[in-house]
Amino acid sequence: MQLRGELPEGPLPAFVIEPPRNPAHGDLSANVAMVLAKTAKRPPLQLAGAVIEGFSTPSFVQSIEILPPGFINFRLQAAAVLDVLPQIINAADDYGHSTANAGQRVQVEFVSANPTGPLHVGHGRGAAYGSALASLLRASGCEVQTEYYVNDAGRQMDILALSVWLRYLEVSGSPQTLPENAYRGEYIWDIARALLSARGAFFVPEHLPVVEDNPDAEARLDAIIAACRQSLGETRYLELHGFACHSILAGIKDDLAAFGVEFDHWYSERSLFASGQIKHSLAALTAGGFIEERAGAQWFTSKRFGDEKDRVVVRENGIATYFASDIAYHADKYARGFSSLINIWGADHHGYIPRVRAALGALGLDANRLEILLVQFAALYRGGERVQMSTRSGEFVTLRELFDEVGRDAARFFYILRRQDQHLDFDLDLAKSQSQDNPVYYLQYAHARICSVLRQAAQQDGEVATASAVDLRHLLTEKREQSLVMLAGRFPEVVATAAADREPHQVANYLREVAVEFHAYYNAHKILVPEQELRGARLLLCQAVKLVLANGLRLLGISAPEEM
RNA sequence: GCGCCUGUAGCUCAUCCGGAUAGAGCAUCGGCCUUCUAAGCCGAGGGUAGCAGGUUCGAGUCCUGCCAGGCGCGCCA
Repeated sequence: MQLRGELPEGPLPAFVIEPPRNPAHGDLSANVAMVLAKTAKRPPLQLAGAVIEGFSTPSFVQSIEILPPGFINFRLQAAAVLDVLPQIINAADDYGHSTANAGQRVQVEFVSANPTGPLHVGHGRGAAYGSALASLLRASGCEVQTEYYVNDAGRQMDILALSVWLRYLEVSGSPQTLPENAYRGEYIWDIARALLSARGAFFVPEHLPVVEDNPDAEARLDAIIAACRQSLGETRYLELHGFACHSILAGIKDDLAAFGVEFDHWYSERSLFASGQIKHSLAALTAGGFIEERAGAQWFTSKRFGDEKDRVVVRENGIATYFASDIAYHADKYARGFSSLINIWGADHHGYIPRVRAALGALGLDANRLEILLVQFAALYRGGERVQMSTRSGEFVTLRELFDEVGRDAARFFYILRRQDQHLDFDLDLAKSQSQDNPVYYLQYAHARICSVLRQAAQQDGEVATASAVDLRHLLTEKREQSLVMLAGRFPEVVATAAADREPHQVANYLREVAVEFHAYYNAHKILVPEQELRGARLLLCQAVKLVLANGLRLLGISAPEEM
């Protein structure tokens, strides 16, 4: 519809109501954009009579002003808006939480890196993003389980076992040449030494393997692995494999815990083999006529489900591919009864999506219940040059190195402040040298400042006025106060929207806005004024802002210090 | 070549999924601590939102083409 300087006759159609884009523009006026209901994704906000139900609390229109070419400014009656303050304070730690998604059981799978080396800064983004998203979903009323899928099977793990073994032989006094394409990181030495001190010479074989040279480095590596298995025997090899895997995994768990990322569940790929689930899934696909044998290998005919091409599930040598594991893994997820599944993958896995969805379709599972979110790569720069990160070569910067250097809060905020589907340039030198300028301190400082004021008020007054003890309507009349109230009142909506959009960065940006408004207010007006009523009202405002900051930061996995 | 993600201030990024004069931080310059934490505030400069069309009352946002970058296209994981 169009608006040409005057309101249309009759009842108004649906509007989208927006808080002031720039709070400085005008107290409690808000924008009404003339948009048809179908264009609004959020529940259409109705302008019914003079009552607007667009904000977290119903507000009353005080006056309406038509502004061509399609805007209306209207003033909201302050009293209704100011009701938000007691609501915030009474809700306390639950402010921002809702029960909108009650009954929803959501699983969020993220990080899920191969246990072939420590987590590096690239994984940090997925870790920070995934854990923040899980928190947001919980705040939105979902029952959330977080899961780490451990790729502890397959060739990469064999290469890891071999790498550890060769280093182990070296520290046992039998120097070996580590192939160029084996894992070369320093941490391999640590595991080798740990293995030596734990099991002595148990893994020194009777005869060292001899491997023919092969121009294909990867084929040669496979030959060395085969020789390693043979000279050790399967029992010893499996123990070696397990030791290497558990060492790496323990480090990953430690790093994640130190980064404030907790997983409810760790799911082993190897367990899929042990339980026969891979065979079972493949049998189901075969029974459905979705498996074809070509040149000795078994192919899943994913092309008929829209994938680019068919995919191998069992190789000519009889070994199941990673994809076969993934089919069984997803079938198991579905069987566990979640109402929706969220996978957070690195962007390099995007080509993988169609085949996974194809497999779900073939198994008769509803692919719409699976949501795959891609986290774009974080390109790392050091000394102005791009650092190529490779776990095999050992050239990478670990996640732990990052947060040991710049701090956990700063590192998490750095990751979360950006949209996850946006490329991210990570300048390590800048991150370190400017760690004092990290925007997270700006938020935390606002929180600490409020705490300081509240402490002094408690010292002087004994107790802070309760929500109902003061008449906010006549006391909080400053523009900045009303802007703050408006902002604080938006918190539940921001949390809900960020969760629905799967965009935790919206919360980070919102909190920054809150901090901006608070710092400006703090500098412009004294809070602990002599007038008792005004002082009480302003303290209530401070309490509310403090709650918003603390709750928001907690959702993002960032601490809210009481003093700095 | 095909597919996915992008292109916004010198740099790093927002812009609440189509609305008002596109905003922050860093960097540069100028102010503000005898008064609640100066890790802060106030102000200045800095923009053809890659380019060109299209849809719309209205486009950084949606569509098309071109240009540029990242990633992916294996009987690897």
